[in-house]
Amino acid sequence: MTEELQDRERRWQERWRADALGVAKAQPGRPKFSLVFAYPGTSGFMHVGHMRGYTFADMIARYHRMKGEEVFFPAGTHASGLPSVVFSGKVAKRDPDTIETLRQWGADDATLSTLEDPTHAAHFLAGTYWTVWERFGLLMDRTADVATIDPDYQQFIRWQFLRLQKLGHLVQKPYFASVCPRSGPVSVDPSETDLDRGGNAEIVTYTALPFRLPDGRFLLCATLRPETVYGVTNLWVAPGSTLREWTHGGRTYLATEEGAQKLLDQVGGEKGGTVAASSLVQALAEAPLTGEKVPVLESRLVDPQVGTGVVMSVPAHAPADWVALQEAPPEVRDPLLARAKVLLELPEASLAPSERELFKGEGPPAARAVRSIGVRDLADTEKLQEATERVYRAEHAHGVMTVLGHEGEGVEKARVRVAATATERAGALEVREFSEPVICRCGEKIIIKRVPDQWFLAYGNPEWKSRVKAHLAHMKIYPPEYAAELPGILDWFEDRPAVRQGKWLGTPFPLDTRWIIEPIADSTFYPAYYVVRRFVSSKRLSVEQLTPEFFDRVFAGEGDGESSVPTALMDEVRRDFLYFYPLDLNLGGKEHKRVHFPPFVYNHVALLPPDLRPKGILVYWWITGHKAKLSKKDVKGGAVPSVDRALETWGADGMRLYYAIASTSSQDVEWDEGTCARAGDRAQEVLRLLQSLLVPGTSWEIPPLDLTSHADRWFSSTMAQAVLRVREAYEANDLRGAAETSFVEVPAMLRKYRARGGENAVLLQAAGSLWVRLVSPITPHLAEEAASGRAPGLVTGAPFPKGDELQSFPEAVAREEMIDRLEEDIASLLKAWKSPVSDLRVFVAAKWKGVAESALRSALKAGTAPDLGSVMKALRSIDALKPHLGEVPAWLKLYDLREMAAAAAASSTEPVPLLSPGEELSTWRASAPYLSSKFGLKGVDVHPEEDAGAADPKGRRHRARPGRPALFLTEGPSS
RNA sequence: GCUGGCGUAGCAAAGUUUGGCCAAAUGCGACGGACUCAAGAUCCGUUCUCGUAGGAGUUCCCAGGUUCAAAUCCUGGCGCCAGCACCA
Repeated sequence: MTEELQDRERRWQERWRADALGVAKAQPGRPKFSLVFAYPGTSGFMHVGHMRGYTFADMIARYHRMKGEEVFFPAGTHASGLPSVVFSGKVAKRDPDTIETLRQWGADDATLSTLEDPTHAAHFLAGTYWTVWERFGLLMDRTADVATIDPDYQQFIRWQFLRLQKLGHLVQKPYFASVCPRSGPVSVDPSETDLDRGGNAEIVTYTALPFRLPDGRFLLCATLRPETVYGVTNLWVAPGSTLREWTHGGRTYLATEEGAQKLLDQVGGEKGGTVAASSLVQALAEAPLTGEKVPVLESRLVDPQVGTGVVMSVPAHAPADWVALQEAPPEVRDPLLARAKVLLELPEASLAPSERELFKGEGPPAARAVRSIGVRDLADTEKLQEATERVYRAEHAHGVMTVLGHEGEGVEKARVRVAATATERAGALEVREFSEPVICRCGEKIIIKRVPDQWFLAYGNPEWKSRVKAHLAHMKIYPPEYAAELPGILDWFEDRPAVRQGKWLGTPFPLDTRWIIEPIADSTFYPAYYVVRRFVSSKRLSVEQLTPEFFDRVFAGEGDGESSVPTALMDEVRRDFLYFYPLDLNLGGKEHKRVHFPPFVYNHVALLPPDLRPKGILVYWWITGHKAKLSKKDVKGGAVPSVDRALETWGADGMRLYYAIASTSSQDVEWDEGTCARAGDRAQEVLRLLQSLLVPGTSWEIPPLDLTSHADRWFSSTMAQAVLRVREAYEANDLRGAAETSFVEVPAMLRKYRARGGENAVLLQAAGSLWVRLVSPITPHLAEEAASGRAPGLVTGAPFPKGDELQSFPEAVAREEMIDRLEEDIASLLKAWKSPVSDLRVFVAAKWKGVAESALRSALKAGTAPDLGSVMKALRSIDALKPHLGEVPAWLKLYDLREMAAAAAASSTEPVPLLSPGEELSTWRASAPYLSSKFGLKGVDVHPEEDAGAADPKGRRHRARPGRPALFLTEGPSS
């Protein structure tokens, strides 16, 4: 698209800013609407996918603004945590991609060097976000803009945590954190901002079982299946490996070097001397719980890195142990195999067919699986892996224990019980490990470390949780599927670490400043802070004045407040807060369903009384690349356009319409340039149409119109309905519905009106006045452009139509439906008719049929079952029908009585009002020219059924029903 | 694995909560036509199959079931997507 389009959009954006339309003012007595979107983290540059949710928020805000509400729509940026640190690191390394994009944003060398500082980088990125938002036409209150690393925001967070502590929502307990030995705590997640690889790793918990050696030391075996301790035949160590002593709680244990290190990190204790694993071979170790003595053997099966590097062998249930034993010499193997105990049953009925196949044959489960999968030896790792996983899964899901003391118990339950018993009686320990290696960006291997005094937000606290659940019932949550899902999410919600130690941005924890508040925890109650921030940015409050006492007074209405702030000012801030709160809507992407939204509600519930708690949440889904989340690579690779190119090509309005119309907000939409281009074209078409409707002097007030023609009355009615539908859609945050009605249906109605010969200039102008306001929330620039110079003031500030501006004429709607039905009938006939058709004769139902149909309807309504006998009886009793009783049975066959009865019972609304035969006749006569031109007929003539003079060789006229005339086609060359 | 979501015509997407006016809206694409020097612009029409009378047949992932009636409710299966913990 052209430069002109961009200039035009920019011009309107400047105009809105100049008029401060986005800046909210507390106006007691006037309804308000406060909304936020989950502020973006300052991690990089925005792409077209991000903008979907933000424009949704803007569309909703604009609708409410036009409804006459005082809209508070602030935004900030989330700079806490590692993203900005990583970003500035890329700048420091002069990462080519990053530098290139920064150059496009106009960064010179001097700016680049300042961006090596994470704080500067965060603010710089925030600036680019605002630029993009404004270029997309978002109308927000920038006077409230704040970054989470700003000193005033940090004052606010300090207060929040002191308050949470006072309310008893913070607890201290041990925690196992993922830590890089060099860089400090890191987050292990697939986005891998901190990591080189291993982002998908999960933490698995092993039970470490101590086996007593004759010398009093313990060999520590790590296992994921502690319940199989009852079937241990031997222990495995890696050939040639070295074991390290580790002492803890007065005992000396042996594990590999890596294993001992894990124990040190996670449990404590001390490391001691080394022992060659080979020196233990053939030693007998005493198993915990059972007291059985089992030999230590070497096998290449063991990886010294995994677990404790010592493995217990359960050949009956572990395919790897079974295979490993086969490799041992017969004199070692056979006695051990003889001791391999089967510990559980797999009831045939509970197994899936594939599992039955797996366990076919004889012998212990592990042996069967090895056989049916065809594992050759320990080197056959792929198949061995498969066998292990499948046995593990099947036994976990279906296994029933047969071991003494656990008979009949499910494996899942037995596992937990055995582990607990072993811990209690035999001193078993827990060892945590990643399911795959996790490597830090700095190259170090990430470890799991016990933090003994971690602070948590007590989200698992049942009392707090139940208050949150109770509040959810008062919220409007979109889409409803998420509302249904939320209670389940809360059930699963546990205490969350609230602070961390690391080199990232954030607020020092007020109770212990060695800690920094964790990034999710510092972004839960922030919508409240936007209110205060406006006073800070206008310099009416200083950072030093934002003391806990100040916030207690402003947010909780408690205490005298901060002594350095004038009471009147504090009252003003408090008044603003009470005006703009509660928050009406919080929008966020689907990734927030389990991350941001639950803590958001938790914190509001903790800090505010019921009437100030949030009223709504809207979750939106993403724009995706090829079935995957959009990434920077997609933008780089050209699979998705950059923000600049998108705006150049389709304009802000084109993009906004695309976002709204491409799919429901609660569904991912795969990026498709074609769809986007069509949205842009459609926007242009709507602009053209609007410009043709709106003439100078158009008013927002629609004067009463004198509408007499059918087309006018129909168009007026249908336009009024469209307004109502759009309103309803916006009220339900159904942006797609609103877009569809206002951008697809309304133009279609307009086309139809014009095709019907509609040309009432006053009506068209009124329709334009309404329509331009309907489209304004979605495509605001276009709306302004269309109304510019033709209507008073900005559309953005104009009142949103209510739906009562245009008069509705039910009979005109009914008549139009009647015509549509006739068109369908004619089309259907013509379709089946192969030879040329010249004329159409229309027979309007005889007068008595109208009487009869009314009677029929009421007869069906009164009785439930369509009983032909009683219907006839009712009809017979009507005087007007007496002369036609002979024709009644044939007429009655035209109706599907059963269907009519069901329809009448189901709908409370009156059936379409019947027109009198005279009215019907005139309707058809008036439509005749339209119909003949539409279907290319030479002539269309209309007769009453009673008109004996009209030729009707096939006797079609009897088919006529009120509102649905009989048709007779004449063969002949068409015109 | 656990939790949640989804599966509708060539494609996208309504409809499913509250079974029946559902051969299934709407948009795109395709095809035909009109207008044009020409169109990627606009307008009209067709787009599951059959039909010389306004209708019939077969469809809404698959297989069963409930019902007078199922895209819609129930059971089972298959397939796809997301989240799974400190990452906003």
